[in-house]
Formats: sequence, structure tokens, C-alpha cells
Amino acid sequence: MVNTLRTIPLFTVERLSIYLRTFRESLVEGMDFISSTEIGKRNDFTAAQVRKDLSCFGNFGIKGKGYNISELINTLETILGLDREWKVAIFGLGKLGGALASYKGLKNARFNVVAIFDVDPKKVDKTYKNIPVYHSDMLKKVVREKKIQIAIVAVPTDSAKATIQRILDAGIEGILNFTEARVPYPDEYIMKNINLAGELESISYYLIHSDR
Amino acid sequence: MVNTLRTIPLFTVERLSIYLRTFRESLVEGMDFISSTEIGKRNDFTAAQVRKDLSCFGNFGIKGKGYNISELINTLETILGLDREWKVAIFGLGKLGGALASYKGLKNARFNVVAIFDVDPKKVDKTYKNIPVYHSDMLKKVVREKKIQIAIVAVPTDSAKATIQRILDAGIEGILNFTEARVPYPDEYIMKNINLAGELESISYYLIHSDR
DNA sequence: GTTTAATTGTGAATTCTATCACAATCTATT
DNA sequence: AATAGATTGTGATAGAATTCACAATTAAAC
Ligand SMILES: NC(=O)c1ccc[n+]([C@@H]2O[C@H](COP(=O)([O-])OP(=O)(O)OC[C@H]3O[C@@H](n4cnc5c(N)ncnc54)[C@H](O)[C@@H]3O)[C@@H](O)[C@H]2O)c1
Ligand SMILES: NC(=O)c1ccc[n+]([C@@H]2O[C@H](COP(=O)([O-])OP(=O)(O)OC[C@H]3O[C@@H](n4cnc5c(N)ncnc54)[C@H](O)[C@@H]3O)[C@@H](O)[C@H]2O)c1
Repeated sequence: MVNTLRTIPLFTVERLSIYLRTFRESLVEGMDFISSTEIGKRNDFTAAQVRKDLSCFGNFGIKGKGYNISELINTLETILGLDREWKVAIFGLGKLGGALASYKGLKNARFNVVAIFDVDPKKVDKTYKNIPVYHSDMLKKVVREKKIQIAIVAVPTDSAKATIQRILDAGIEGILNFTEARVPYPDEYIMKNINLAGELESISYYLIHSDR
Repeated sequence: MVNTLRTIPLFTVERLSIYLRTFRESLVEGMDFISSTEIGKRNDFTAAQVRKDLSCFGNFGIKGKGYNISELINTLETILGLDREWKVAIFGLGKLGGALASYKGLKNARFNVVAIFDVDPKKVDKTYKNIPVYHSDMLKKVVREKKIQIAIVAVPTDSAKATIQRILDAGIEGILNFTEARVPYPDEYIMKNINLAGELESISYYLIHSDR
């Protein structure tokens, strides 16, 4: 029985990308089918977890054999929305924004960076790696014209809250935030935070609080 | 009653960094005390969540008044292990590794990058932003000499698995992995993965699967 | 064709997290 | 020093996510 989309556990969605990567990797290795046990082994998940996750979307497995790899790649790409091209804008062309803008992995994964926003007069109204760089004041206009759907935020943390507010106002519904700022937002939007300091601090915590 | 460290929920630890940041921010704003309600409002958590998290480590609040901000900053820094300096190595001096190596936020947060590893002859045996760059073959020796405790991995995904294996072998117990590779590891170690593609794919999923 | 081995899909049980709701207690005011 | 208002800390409750465990099914071997 296929689950309705509302009831998919949040964490299942996060793991879907990992399964997709595992399927792609095993395809390259020349495999045709892969079992939930093997998928789990490669990612430190239990086999039951893998099966339950995948079964949310359909009965893809063949008992006694496993999952058809190329079929599942297509299926997961469709589920994740990778069957279309997403228009992405990067905010802040600094060290991190520059690295992200020149990152091939994004485009290969159907996330196409079509605009960069900054406020530095030395950077705006030029191109960077063939991507036009606009002044942030142009935000609404450019978003409308280019139909930008996803924003990646890499401005200094100080200006992050205001920048994110303006992104929400401009109607961009998906935000990936690399700054330490944490901004509450309406339910209709989706924002994910990648917090380097936070990750390192968790690591620090665990290194201390375990006898080794 | 103070919880023993074993029983701290995983998710509480992740939120600790966020609370710390909120305390610091409110200190800058000139506040002395802050309530669980206000902490929650700034981060989209319930007040009860905030109180329960903090109460894992002690009774820090004053009823009717809230939490003493500068006291809690010290307390959280100690809990998270930010009362000491951590020695960090970056693996892969490419676009991302370069951005990370020059990121001031790390050092300010007590994470001190003392070595960079790469394999490119054009990059090794020089310094980058005053940080020595070593060939990866020197890993064990340098780790021993510099007492490196945390590794940040930013090598190409293809070489990630082997690199992480060697980092584990060298006895570095904390790893922050920016590549898409996912590597199982022994319990005594702690590894966190930051997966850009995965985050964007979740965003893509949610943009599709919700009627807006 | 029959048997053996492998593997799925999934209810039930378990474990882990978050929220509720309120007594207890402190602050601030008069 | 009495009162009103705010806020904590936490046991009880509800909710989510994970794991267990096994019947059902298919593949592969003989
Ligand atoms: N550098 C890293 O490795 C790294 C890692 C993790 C997180 N971060 C976070 O990413 C953010 C950027 O870091 P960075 O090192 O690239 O900083 P940076 O100073 O190199 O770059 C910031 C860029 O943002 C631009 N900018 C400033 N205000 C702006 C605004 N209102 N709108 C648009 N652009 C604006 C600046 O002109 C500059 O080009 C910071 O919040 C930082 O905490 C950085
Ligand atoms: N560039 C980004 O914005 C970005 C964002 C998220 C994740 N990532 C991931 O980070 C990793 C690095 O990306 P990048 O864009 O910086 O790549 P890059 O090609 O610019 O840099 C990779 C560096 O690693 C070095 N290297 C190669 N093999 C090595 C080894 N075995 N040991 C040590 N160093 C080695 C190379 O010489 C090079 O300097 C990739 O896995 C990528 O998927 C990159």
C-alpha cells in the first residue's frame, strides 16, 4: 500500500537522497539489483529502516532478489523532483558563495544557479563563472524575470536576517541558509539551515562526553 | 535534578549551539535575562522545549525572571567543550577547503585549523593563510605531532572514502564530512555529514509535495 | 518441479522526542 | 509585607521514528 504524501516521515525524506546516491554508486559498480541489507550496510542504517522508507512510496522490491537499481534511480529522482531543472540564486559572493557558485555538483544535480546577489559595488553588474551578479536591490525584479525558486544564503551573519526576510518577501519558497542566523518563517515556505559552528560544537560535545 | 550525560537526547545537543548563539545575541542587545518563551520565539521552538533542554544540565533559570544570559553563555560553552582550543585539520585545499581554511568564524569559535592536507604537488609544502599545507602521506606523522583532534573533509567525493578511512586509522576521533560519501565507522568515533545535494533535494521534495 | 535460501513488506512493539499543564517560586509593585 | 504577575521545572501524556519479527513471495539450485 502506498502512503499518502502528507504522512511521509520527515526523516525518510532526508534519507531518500542517500538511497539515491547508493543506487547510483552500485550502478557504476555494475550491479543490477541491491538488497535492503546492502543499502543499509553502506550507510549505517538497518535493513528494516531502508525497506520501510522505500515502501512509503510503493512496492519496488522483488522478494528474494532486492531492488532494481536503475528503476529505483528513476523513481527516486521523480519523487525528489530531480526530473526538472530548479532555478537557484546565491546570496553573497564571498569565499563561500564563490565556492558554491563554481561548484559543478549543483548543476549536475539539476540545481542551476542563474543569479548571484551581492551589495559590493566591485562585484555587482559583472559575471562570475558566467553567472550574472546583481545588486540585492534588484532582487524582486530578477526573481520575477528568472523565476527563481530556491535561494542559497551566504551573506555575513549580520545581514542574514534582513536578507532572508527580503527573500521571503520576494516569494522564493525554498531557502538553504549557510549563516548562523536562525529566522522563523511561515509554514508555506521551506528553509534548511547548514550550521558549520553547530556541527563542530556537537562534535566537540561528544568528544568530551564519552569515555574513550 | 541534573541528568547524567548518557541520557541527554541527541537532539538536545544539536539545539545547544542554537541556544548559545541566542544568548550571545541577546547579550549584545543589552539584555541581562531572557525567558524560555523569548528564546523559543527567536528560533521557532516551544518554550517547554527550551526549558526541558536546559534542565538536562542543571537548574539555571530564575522563576518569574528567566535565564541569566552571561551565566548561561559560560555554562553552555563549558558543556559544549568551547572552554578549550580544538586542533583541526582540513583535507582538500580546493574551492570549499580554501573557503573553510580562511573562515574567521572557526578560530573565533575555538576551532583552530593547524594543518591542511592535499595531494596536489602545486599546493603541498607551502602555506595557505599561514596554515601549513602537507601531503596526505604525512597524515599520521602530522596528526601525532600536532595533536589534531578534528578533521574536516573537503576532498573530491571519489577519494572521500579512502581519505576518511585513513583519518580514522590515524586516530582522529571527530570528523566533519562535506562530501557526499557516507562511510560507516566505529562507535568510538563521531562523524557528522553536511550534504549540500541532500539538503537541496529535500527542499525540492517539499516544494513539489505541498499544495501552495 | 521441488526444495532451499534469500529477501521483501508490514503490523506490533519499542524507543526516542516533544508538548501539555500546573504546582512551585521568584520578581516587582504598591 | 501582602498581592499580582511572570516564569521555571517537571511528571504525565501524546506523538514520531525505529526496530522487531515473521508470513508471504520470489529466485536459484538441484
Ligand atoms: N567561509 C566559510 O567557509 C563559511 C563556512 C560556513 C558558513 N559560512 C557563513 O557563510 C556566510 C558568508 O561567509 P563568507 O566567508 O563567504 O563571507 P565573506 O565576507 O567572504 O562574503 C560575504 C559576501 O556577502 C556580501 N554581502 C554583504 N552583505 C550583503 C547583503 N545584504 N546582500 C548580499 N550580499 C551581501 C559581501 O559583499 C561579500 O561578498 C557567513 O554567514 C558565514 O558565517 C562561511
Ligand atoms: N565547492 C563547493 O561549494 C562544495 C559544496 C558542498 C560540498 N562540496 C564537496 O566538497 C568536496 C570538495 O569540493 P571542491 O569544490 O572544493 O573541490 P575541488 O576540486 O575544488 O578541490 C578538491 C581538492 O582536494 C584535493 N585532493 C584530491 N584528492 C585528495 C586526497 N586524496 N587527499 C587530499 N586532498 C585531495 C585536490 O587536489 C583539490 O585541491 C567535494 O566532495 C564536493 O562534493 C563542495
